[in-house]
Amino acid sequence: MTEYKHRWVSPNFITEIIDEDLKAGRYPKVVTRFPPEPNGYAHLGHAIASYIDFGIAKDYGGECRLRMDDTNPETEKAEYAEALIADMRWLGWDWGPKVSYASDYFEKLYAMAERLIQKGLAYVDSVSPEEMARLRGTVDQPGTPSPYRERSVEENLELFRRMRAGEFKNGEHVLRAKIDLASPNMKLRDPVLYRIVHAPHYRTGRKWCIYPSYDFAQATADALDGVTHSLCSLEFVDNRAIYDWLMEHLWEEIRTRPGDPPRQYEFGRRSLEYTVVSKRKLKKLVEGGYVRGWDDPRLPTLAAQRRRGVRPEAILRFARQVGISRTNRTVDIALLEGAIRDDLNTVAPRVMGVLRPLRVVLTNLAEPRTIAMPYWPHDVVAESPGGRVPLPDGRRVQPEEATRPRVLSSVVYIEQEDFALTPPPGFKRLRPGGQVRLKMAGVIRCDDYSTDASGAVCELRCTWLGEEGKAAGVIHWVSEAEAVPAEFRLYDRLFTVPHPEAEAKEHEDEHEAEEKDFLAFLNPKSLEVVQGYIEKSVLADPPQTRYQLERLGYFWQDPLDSRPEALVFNRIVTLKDTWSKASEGQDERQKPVRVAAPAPSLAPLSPEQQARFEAFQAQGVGAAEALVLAREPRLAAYLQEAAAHAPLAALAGWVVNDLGPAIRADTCRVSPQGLAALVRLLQEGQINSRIAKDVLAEALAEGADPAELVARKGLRQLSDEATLEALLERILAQYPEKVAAYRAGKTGLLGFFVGQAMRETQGQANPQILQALLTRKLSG
RNA sequence: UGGGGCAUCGUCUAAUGGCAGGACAGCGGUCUUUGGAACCGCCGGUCGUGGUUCGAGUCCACGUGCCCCAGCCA
Repeated sequence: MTEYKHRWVSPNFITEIIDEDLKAGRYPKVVTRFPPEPNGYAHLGHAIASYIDFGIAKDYGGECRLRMDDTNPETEKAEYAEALIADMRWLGWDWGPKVSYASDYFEKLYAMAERLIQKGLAYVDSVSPEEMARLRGTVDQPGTPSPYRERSVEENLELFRRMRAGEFKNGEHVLRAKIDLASPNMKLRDPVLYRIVHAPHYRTGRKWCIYPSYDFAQATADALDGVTHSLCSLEFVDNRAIYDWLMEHLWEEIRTRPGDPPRQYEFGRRSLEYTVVSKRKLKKLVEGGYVRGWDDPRLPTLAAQRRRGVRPEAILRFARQVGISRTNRTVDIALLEGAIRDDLNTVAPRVMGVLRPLRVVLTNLAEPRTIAMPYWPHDVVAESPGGRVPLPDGRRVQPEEATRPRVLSSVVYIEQEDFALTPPPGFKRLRPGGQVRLKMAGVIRCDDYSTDASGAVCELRCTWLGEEGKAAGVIHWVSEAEAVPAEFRLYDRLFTVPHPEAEAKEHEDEHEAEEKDFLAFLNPKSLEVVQGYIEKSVLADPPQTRYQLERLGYFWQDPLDSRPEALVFNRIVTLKDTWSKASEGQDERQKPVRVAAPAPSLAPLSPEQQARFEAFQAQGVGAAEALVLAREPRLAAYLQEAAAHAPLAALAGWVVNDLGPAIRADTCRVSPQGLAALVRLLQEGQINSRIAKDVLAEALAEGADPAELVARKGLRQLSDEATLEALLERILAQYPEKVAAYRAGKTGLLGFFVGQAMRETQGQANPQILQALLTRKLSG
């Protein structure tokens, strides 16, 4: 009985941790936060990150704060903060009564910095930036202490206060955490906590001339916001050590809620094919005039997507499908497009427009005909809740009332590509002498056509056959009597290649001189503007109505440029088009060619290692284990000790495979004697290897004696055939369809049956016997 | 190069050591007054090599590949 529970974010490595935390009572409730820096506009990457932060909070009935991470006055602006907030609101997130700002906490943060100084955990450094970089060392060279590292608490305090008072220029001093200059983690080499920046802040003005660094502000603001689970992207993994260090020293002073300090967890970033999101590149596109502004519908900014006509529901749907993992990924653009179509399919009324008009004269149509044309196709009507269906103005009516009048007059426009002089095979539209159906308006036959000076077809003369005629295809149309001219902006992917940045990098390496960058892969056809017609009914609708122009795609009026007397429509997304794909070449996705991996090259063994290797093998240890043991004296020593109480060959695998990591890390809490006792039980057949494995893992975690655990839990291998047979009978009877599938050839199910039996016996059944019994029963 | 992170269909994502599943894309079909939608089917994957185990995507070892860290950016 798996009850379906709606979740915003499907279970993942973070929710697993949250489940555990909640079970252990570490936090009263889940609080997350979404902390954008107001130095640019939100894009799809922000949307996905915010989805994780807000979605997880919703799933746990918790809260998610929206916090402006505004600690760098030189790059941040109120305009960005406002836009970010508007975008988050647009997505529908709820962050409670107020937005949180790191800058609101500056006073408290400053106090915390002083506390650190008082504890001797932070100092004012006064070397130049270049000198500091030099002293930090490199990835393989430890850093060296600055001459100012051992200043007294008093001196540090005084200097820091003078920093705040504005007595120094930019760069003269910084406040640093005193952690570890030799740490292999570069982030721990005395990270900067505060720096001097004489620049007005968009919120605090000139009140401050020192500003906290990311690491310091993030951790302390999380604590002040009552955050429990601080989620961020993977590049901050190394920074977690600073976060934990700060919590260790500051939590008790800064806490605003009961429970454990917050912890940071990282997830992989998501990028999108055929686009770029880095601020620098976006800026280059906008300022270089390659797009028409930050909200150019080809951009991945939320402002752009909104202007394009994408609904927040579609973005959310997309984010949900993209999911979360601990790997950076580039998502197939089809996923976004699919989410947009899915969202719009049931909400966009169908109307008709013609992008590239071809004039058609219906030679025999004496009188215009009026048609009540439905806004919705049969399937949307059928699935509509309550049997009612919306009008463009939002009113819900009976399906037969959801229509608007259309007129068919003697001159109509059809799409140029719906007529072909020499049609390709499979063409279901109009051709000379052929017939096609005008949707809801009868069949026409093409009797004649004229061409212009260039030889292009410019007019068709057709006979209207009404319902008498037959036609394979149905096309859309707009008649002259009801046609309103409109501009259509047809957007396509901004780049010609799915990974413009990676491509640019590759080319860079090949011919450095050319300095190719991502701009070289701009799609020249990413925007096509055409002048066509749309049926006049749209003039009566709310201007923000999203339509499906039948057979063309989803459109809406450009919110900035469209006016009733000069309509401008943006194409939000095309319809799926299996026809053009079939007739053109499809974009071939190549399977990556897997290069045969080179044979593993092992470091050669020293003579001593070689000797040990051979000695272990001689005692019956397998080659793979012997190799590990030969190289790692600690494991070998452990094994030797255990071998005093049980056969060495039987112990080797356990030492290497199960205890190896713990022994190496020096956290092994199972004694060699303890292991030996367990292995003896196994050898005597008292327990099976499954029990041994489970018990050993538990003993390792709890520091217990494994054999004692076996006794305490009363674990024993179950080898009695009659009992096991009865058990299997029951299981097989329970899954008749699986039995049938097995007999039909799905032999992988053997494992399933064994697994069921093992589960029912808490791992105590003898799997070898089970397997033998099963094979016999199932073949019979 | 020291440290850290990661690796499952073309793409994204699942699988207490026990049926490698779903979604998108693609292909084929049914249906359709949208070459749309819906429905059905097909195609297709555990980075490599060894090992442990009755059984490995999962555990162990050794490789390979990609990403992050040497800002007073975040």
